[in-house]
Amino acid sequence: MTKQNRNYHHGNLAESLLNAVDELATKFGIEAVTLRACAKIVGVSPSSAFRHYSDKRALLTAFASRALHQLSDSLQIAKNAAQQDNNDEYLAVGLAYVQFAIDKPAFFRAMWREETIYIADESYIEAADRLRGYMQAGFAGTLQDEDPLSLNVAEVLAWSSVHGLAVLFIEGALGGSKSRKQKLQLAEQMIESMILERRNN
Amino acid sequence: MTKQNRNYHHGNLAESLLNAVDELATKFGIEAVTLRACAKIVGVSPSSAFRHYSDKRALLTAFASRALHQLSDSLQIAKNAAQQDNNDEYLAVGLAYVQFAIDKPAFFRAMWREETIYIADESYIEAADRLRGYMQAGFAGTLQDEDPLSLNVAEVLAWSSVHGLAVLFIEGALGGSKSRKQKLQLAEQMIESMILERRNN
DNA sequence: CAATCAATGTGTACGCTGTTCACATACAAT
DNA sequence: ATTGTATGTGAACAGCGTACACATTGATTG
Repeated sequence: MTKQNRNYHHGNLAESLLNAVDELATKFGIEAVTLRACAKIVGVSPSSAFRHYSDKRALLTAFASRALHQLSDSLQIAKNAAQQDNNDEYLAVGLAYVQFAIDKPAFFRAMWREETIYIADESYIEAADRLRGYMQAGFAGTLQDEDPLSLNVAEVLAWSSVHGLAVLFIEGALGGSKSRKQKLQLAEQMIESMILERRNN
Repeated sequence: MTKQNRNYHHGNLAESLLNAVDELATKFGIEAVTLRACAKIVGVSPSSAFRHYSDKRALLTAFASRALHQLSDSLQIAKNAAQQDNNDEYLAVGLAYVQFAIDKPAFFRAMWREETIYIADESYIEAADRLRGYMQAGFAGTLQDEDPLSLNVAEVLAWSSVHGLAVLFIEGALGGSKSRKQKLQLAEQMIESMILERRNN
């Protein structure tokens, strides 16, 4: 946005590169993201990226953190809406999770790739912890946890099932012939069958 | 194995290349698999790979199919053992699923990657269908399906949760501090909580 | 205001990658 | 023996991530 055309010294390269990753990932998928292509989009030489990221991997890590926060934001919004409308929070959060994966598969893939990012990176861990929080916050009020960020069995089942469904959808293992709407309906049914269990037990 | 040292004409290049992928993926992860490195392992020129696979992507697709069959084999074995010992079949199959992912993460990652393989490939589809079959076969006897290969809600929940847990484990999102044993225990608890639900409803 | 310094971007170069294509070799069929 | 087809080779290409010496700038200091 605030583009400073002073030839040298871009002024906001670090974030602009992330935007470039965003653009390429959205258009062509995460695998197609290239340092040189990002630099070209930003209008800067390829080597300049190394002033802000030690590695391509570091750039992808930063992008993963950003994507994690975007997902967390979506979950937060869904949760708030559910509270206002007096709907089940976990259904809302779980659905938002699957929806994010379906609508932004490249982003979703970018978040979890032990082999291509630095999972020990501080801000990545922070972003992942925030998401973890939301995935159990959906259960807030029904389950109390001794240690926040340590998930109990019901929470593990909740997160795993929603995450697994998202992955199976976007990698084509499940629902290949289904429309977006049908996929979300299936997700809803699956989540509701879990909520039912929670109420019955 | 049956190595024919006639300099030219390797005799079994297609499969030998798959073995090379296997070796590299096991040692260094799927992302480190390189056509040239595979060729070097097999002792053949890089370009010869193209006589058997149109693409690197085609090679990875073949490898993914192979990995799917390996997983299916593991599930089959676990299921048979459970039948003999009169244990719950789904627990056994689900546990074997997670165990495979933990023990062979690179293989597990290789199976499901829409962006790097040809998911429309015939033998890949066949291998994926076989796996799909096993993931619902665990429920055989408790649930009857009209259309084989079309999963009902309970089956979707079953597969999704097990798959999701496997992914969250190997990508470091869950159980980062847990040992292999502890992870499998958590998997067992999660699966059992589902089985409980199935019995109660 | 001038001089200095750290931060940031450039250009060139390196080895590695996937892929192509003319060519070489071997096996199978005639 | 000859021919044809399948299979492996070698050289070449563009594109990749990355390193490094260098250029340019904005901020800091005297």
